[in-house]
Amino acid sequence: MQGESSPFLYTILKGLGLRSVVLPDGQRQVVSLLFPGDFIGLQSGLMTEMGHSIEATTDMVLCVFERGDLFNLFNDHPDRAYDLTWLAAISEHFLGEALAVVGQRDAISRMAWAFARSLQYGRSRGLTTGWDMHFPFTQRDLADTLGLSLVHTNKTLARLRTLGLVEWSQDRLTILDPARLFAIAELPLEMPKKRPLF
Amino acid sequence: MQGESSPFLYTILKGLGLRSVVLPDGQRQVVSLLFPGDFIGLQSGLMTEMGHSIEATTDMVLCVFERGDLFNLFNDHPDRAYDLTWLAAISEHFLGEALAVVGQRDAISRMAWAFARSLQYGRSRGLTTGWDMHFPFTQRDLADTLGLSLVHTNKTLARLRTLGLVEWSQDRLTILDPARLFAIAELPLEMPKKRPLF
DNA sequence: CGTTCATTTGACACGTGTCAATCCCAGTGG
DNA sequence: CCACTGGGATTGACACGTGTCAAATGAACG
Repeated sequence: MQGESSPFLYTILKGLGLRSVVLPDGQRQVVSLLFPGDFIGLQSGLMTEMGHSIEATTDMVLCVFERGDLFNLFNDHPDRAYDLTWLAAISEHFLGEALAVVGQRDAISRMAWAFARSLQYGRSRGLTTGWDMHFPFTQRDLADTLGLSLVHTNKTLARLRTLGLVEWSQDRLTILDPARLFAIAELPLEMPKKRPLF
Repeated sequence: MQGESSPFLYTILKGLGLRSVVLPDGQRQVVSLLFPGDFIGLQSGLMTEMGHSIEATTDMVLCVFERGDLFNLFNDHPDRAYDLTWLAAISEHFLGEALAVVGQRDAISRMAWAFARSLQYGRSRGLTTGWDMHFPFTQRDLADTLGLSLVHTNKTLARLRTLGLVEWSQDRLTILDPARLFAIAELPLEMPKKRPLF
C-alpha cells in the first residue's frame, strides 16, 4: 500500500518479495529484493509523494510487530535497538552500492552484479549453499531493478546465457561460471562455505 | 578514507560535501550531497570492497563523536537512540528516491530533480529561504550524482539554462522558474515558508 | 605568465529504448 | 478434450539518448 503509513513492521520468515518506488508517471524502480531474514517497515514508515511499496513475489510468512512497540524496545532492550540501527545502516550501505551500479555500469555488468549479489544474499540466509537458488522473479522485476527496459533486459540475459555464465528458467537461477560472472560484476569471488554463517 | 572503518561519527555544523561510492574500476557515484545538519558515519562504518567515502567540498565544521560512545547512547538515552534510527530510515528513504530517479528518468529530468531537491534540502537546513542558494559543487560532482557523463551533464545544464529554468555560476544556484522546473522533476512545487521549519 | 582544473562545444559512435510481432505456457471455460 | 485467453518471454528493425573523443576557452594560482 504505497503512500500509506503502515502501523506494522515485519520480519520475513519465509518467501521472497521486493521493495519498490513508483514514480508519479507510473515508472517503477525496484529498490531491493527481499529475502527471509530481511526486516521491513522502517523506511516504509515514511510516505512522501514518492512512496515505497512492498510486494510479495511468493507466498510469505511474516513476523509482525506493532510500530508502537518500537519505542518500548528502545527503552527496554537497548542492545536490540542497537542491532536494529545497525541493520538500517547495512541496508543503506547496500542501497548505495545499488545506486552506484545502476548509475555507472552498463547492462551486462549490472545484471551480473544482480545475480552475483542475489546468490550471496541467498547464501547468507541459508537458501542455498551452492551455485543455484530459487529465484521466482520476472524479467520485468529484474528490468526495474537494473533500470533497464524489459526488452533490453531480455537481450542482455540472452547474452549471459550464450556466454555460458548463467541459466535462469522455471524460477531457478544457476550460475554456471562463477569466476567469469563475478569478474564482469567486478565483485570478488566468494566461494561457498562448508557451514552457513549463522 | 574509503575502505577504512572510521572510529568517529560526525554531525555537520557548517559546510557542504558529498558521500560517494567508488567502484573498483575508478568510476564514482555520488550517493548524497551533504548539508549542515546531516549525520555521517553510520553507513561508513561498513567497509566492504565497495566502500563509501566522504568528501568535503567546502571547509567544514564538524561535531565529532566517538563510535564507542554509540552503545552508551543507546543505554542512557533511548529517546535519542530512537531519533538516530529514525534519521537512518529517512536517509535510506531518500536514497531510494535517488535510485528511482537515476534508474528511470532521462537526463533533463534527473537534473531538474537534483536542483529541486537540493533547494528544498537547503531550505530545511536554513541555508536559504528563497529560490537561490550556495552550491559549490562541480559539474563532475553533479554528473557523478546523476549517473551521466560529464559532457552530457554540461549539455543538459545548458538546456536548462536556455529554457530559462535555472542559473548556476560562481557557486550559486538560482531557480528562475520554479513551477516549470518542479514539473520536469515531477515533484510537487513547495513554496518557501515564512519561517524555517525548525 | 605558464600550469592546472573546470567549463564549453562539435562530431560521431554506440548502447539502450521503443515498437511490433511471435511464441510459449498455464489457466479457464465451453 | 479442446479452443480461448492473458501474461511472460523472445526476436528483429529502427529511433534516439547518451557516451566518447578531441579541441578550445576561461578562471585560479604560484
